[in-house]
Formats: sequence, structure tokens, C-alpha cells
Amino acid sequence: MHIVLANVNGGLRATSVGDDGEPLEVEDVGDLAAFVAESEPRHPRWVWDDTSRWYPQLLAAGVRVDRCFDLRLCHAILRASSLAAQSALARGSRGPWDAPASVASSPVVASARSHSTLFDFEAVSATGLPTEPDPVVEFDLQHSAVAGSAEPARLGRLLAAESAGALVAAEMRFAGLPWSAEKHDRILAGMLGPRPAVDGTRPGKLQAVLDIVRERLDAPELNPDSPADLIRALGLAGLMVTSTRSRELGKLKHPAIAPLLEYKKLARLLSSNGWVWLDMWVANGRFRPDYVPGGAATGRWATSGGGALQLPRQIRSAVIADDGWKLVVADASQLEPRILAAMAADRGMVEAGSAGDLYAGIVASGAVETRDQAKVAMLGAMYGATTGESGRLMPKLARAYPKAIELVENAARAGERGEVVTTRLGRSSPPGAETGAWSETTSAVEATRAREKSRAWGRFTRNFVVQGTAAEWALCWMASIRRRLNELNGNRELVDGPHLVFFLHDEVVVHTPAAIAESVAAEVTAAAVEAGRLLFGDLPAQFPLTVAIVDDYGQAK
DNA sequence: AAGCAGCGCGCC
DNA sequence: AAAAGGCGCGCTGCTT
Repeated sequence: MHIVLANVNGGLRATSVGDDGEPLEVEDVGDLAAFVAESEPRHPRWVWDDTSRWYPQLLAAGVRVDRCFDLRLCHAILRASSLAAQSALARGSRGPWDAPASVASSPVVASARSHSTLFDFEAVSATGLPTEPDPVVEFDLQHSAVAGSAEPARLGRLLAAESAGALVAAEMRFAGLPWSAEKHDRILAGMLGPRPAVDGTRPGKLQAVLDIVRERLDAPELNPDSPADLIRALGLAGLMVTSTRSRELGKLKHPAIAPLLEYKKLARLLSSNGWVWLDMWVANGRFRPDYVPGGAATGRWATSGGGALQLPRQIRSAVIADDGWKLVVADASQLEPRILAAMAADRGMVEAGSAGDLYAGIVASGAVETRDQAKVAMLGAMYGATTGESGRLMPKLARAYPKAIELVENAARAGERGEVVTTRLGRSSPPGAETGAWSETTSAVEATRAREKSRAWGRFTRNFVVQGTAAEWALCWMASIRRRLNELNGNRELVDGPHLVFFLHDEVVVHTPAAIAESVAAEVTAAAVEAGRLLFGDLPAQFPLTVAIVDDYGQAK
């Protein structure tokens, strides 16, 4: 049973829809949280335009839901999916449901987020009629698109997983990542020196190392944060460089280089995760980033503000479990190559991963000689390396694992031709770049440029199928973890029991009462097995985890 | 003053 | 070590 929620004429309307898509009952709702709480025992799937607009206020009222259907996220998938290309939804023109993700509001204070919904049904056109589409109609369109698609089971699974991810994102923001501002400050002070009285002035250790750089380059006015200025100063010191990337600078032999690299490292920490960040993003012992489910074309999440997906290792030890609580940190080992092996049903590669270390298994099979070679060759296969050691190893890999390599090669060729590629569960890539019309007047330079453009798109589509399917695995994993943790939790408030607090593509962190940390670890492990089955059925593909039960995130790995 | 591209670098 | 996919964000230095 589904219940579609909508804002209509300043009020709330709930429409029950049967599993056959037939609307059953329409009622006006006074108090949203009360209505959801009393309906939840019937285990409906809540249907709404945008989870990030509806769910935070429910969480704030102490109400959780088990299942939802996020129409905006699902619309985006179905519009693009080649599996649903014949549906009315996919063939229709762009409309309000194609709006981008809602924009984040203020950091720190979750309640500052707007509670309005994506579509305001009070909005009226000049004719006096509502101008916005009805979510009941949209839900019906989506329902039909899935039912009439080439793979209803896969697409349905993808939409459920995507929607569950939206619930997780809202819950993680609501709960927050436990964060010790004191510990963070100690880390910063240890590396940079004490916090300056005035933001924007350099802390002591940073200034000291800059003084050395300026002296050794004989450039007392140097602004090290300006690439142009830095290139100029290095040139005057006899160091001819065209970029200021640390990798490049590290090759140079000059007494100013070591302190310069040290400066760059410290300055990076200060500007991206220094005291200003701490003040802006951490409050009451919690970091509350804005996750954007489906933010990347491949289905990976993005973040908007706070940079949660780029949390540097240097400061992860500021993530500290509450007293009497633990962090269960789990990451999927070698996820993307394993996904590729399973997608291609490449028995040899699946077998290579069955003993634990996939790369060691590839070496054992005789395909390449060292573990490093195995790793770099696999990365090259998934990213489309053509040169260097990675490019040279590709043929060996292709001989040993023809099915896996053929899958990514086909994805690359399809992209080069401007075709769409699709993940295991049915997320399709954006339309390809125009291949362009060729004629006698096309110059050699233009032709080369066009070829490079199409190859670059091929590298994107090559990676898309693997990264996108890995993202689907991760969504299924998280959805399963969430359900299992809810069962462990019973009817307590979300943050009174074990709950997800962090997600990073192939890694999760659960904040849990210490007494049940082992059970949580077992559920997280079982969820990974379940995710593998959801995507690949009975194929004996393994997705092993590294699980650690720790007091602070810095202790994991 | 605000917006934007390019660079560089953090994460996967 | 290098080479390749996906992101967000802070800084500089330009334009508007």
C-alpha cells in the first residue's frame, strides 16, 4: 500500500494507492507527523515529491518511516533509463519533475531548512487553476513506466534503493556525526600552531614555514597561495615549472621545496577543515553535512556544503563515539573490481576474488606478476588508461579475464559512438556528446579534437557502468543496514539506538551503544551479503568487508 | 560586490 | 612514479 502526500491549497492531502496503482481513498490531513505516526504501523510506502523536504520535519517530531518513494529521484532515473525508454514518462517533455535537487540551507541548524515542499500546490496560473503537477499522477506514470519496462524487477529495486538512500541521508543529517571540537582543535593546534586571534591571519607554524620558503626563494613578498606568483618566484630562483602541483614540485631539487610542500599541506588543512570550518559545521558535538543522494550522474551521492565526502584522514580522529557508545566502521574491499567481475559474470575474476584479496588472486592466476601490477591494471581497465604501465598491462588482463575486460571495452566503444550505457539495475548514462558532422572541410585539428572528445566520453561511460553499479550495491547495502538497525533498535528514538552516521561511497559508520556493537557489526556484514544477492542473485560473487569497532574514526584502517 | 573559470587537492 | 573515472570546495584573478 502506498500513501501519496501532497500540499494542496495550503493543506495536506493523503491519497492511498493500492499495489495495482488504483487510488483508494483521499483524505485531508491536519497534523502531518501525527498522521504519519498513526499510519506507519500499516507499513505503507510513503510517496512524496522530495524526501529532503518532508522527512526532516518528521524526524524532528520523533517520527520515522520504514519506506518511501522519492518521486523526484525516481523520475530522474526513469526518464534516463534505457530500460524504460518506451514509457510515457520517458517520452514526455521535460517538466517540473526534472528540477534539480533542492538547495541546502544553513549549515549546523537542521531545523532552519525550509519545510515547504518541492511543488507548491497553492501556486495558481492566470487561469486560476493549479499549475503544478499532481504527485498522484506522477506516481501513476512512474508505476506504469516500471511495469512496462524491460526489467521491472531491477528497476523497482533501484527505485526502492534510491529512495531508501534518501531516507538514510535525512536521518544521518538529523543524527549528525559525533564530533569532538576539542580534539579537532588539538589536532589543528598541533600541526598549525594555536588558533590565531583573527581569522584570516596565519597561525604560528604555518607562518614560520612560509618565512623559510620566502627566505630560501629570496621572495619576501611571495603569496604562496597564488599559483601565478609562485611560478614567478620559482622561475627567478632558477626553477622552471609550468604548474605548482605538489607532485610536480616534489621532483625539484632546491632547499625551498621541502618547506613549500609542507606549507601547501598545512595551508590546505587550514582552509578546508580549519577553525572556520569547525565553527560553521560542528555544533553541539555533531557534524551535520548535507548529503545529496543521486548527486553524481553515476548515482553516487554528492554533498552540498561541509565537504563530508572529502573528510581528510588527518582529522578523522575528531570523530569520537559518545561515552558508552562505539563506532562500527565498515568498508567494502576492492568494491569496484569485484562489481565488474560480477557484472560480467567473469568466473575467473570472481574466483580470483573469492579468497579475500582480489589482486593477490589475479597474481595467483598468473595474469600479472605483482600485486601492484594487478591493482594498476584493474584501475586502468576501469578508467580507460591507454599509456604508462597501466596501459601496457591491459592486454595481459584482457587475455586472463576476457569477459570482464570486454564489458568495459564495450561500454567505452558505446560511449564513443554517442550511445547510452546502463548499470546492473538500470541507471543509464546521460546522453552522449554530439559526434559531430564530418566533411572534407573538417580540419585535422578539429578531427583530432573531436576524436579526443569522443574518447573522453568513452572513458566516462566505461567507468559509469562500474561506478554506477557499485553505487547501487552501496545503496542496497545501506538500505539493508538501515532496516536491520531499526530492528535492533525497536521503537526507541532513532538516536537512542544504533544508527548510520556516515557514508562514503563504499564505507559506512554506525554509531551504536557499545553493548551491541558486535551485533551491529554482524548485521552490517550480513547486509553486504544481501546487497550482493539483490544485484547478482546466486552468482557466487563475494563482497567482503573490513569491519572495525572503535572509539574514534581515526582508529579504523 | 558578485559571479565565474582555472587551479590545486581532499575523498572514493 | 605515472594514468585514468566521479565529486566539492577554497583560493586567485578575471570579468561584469
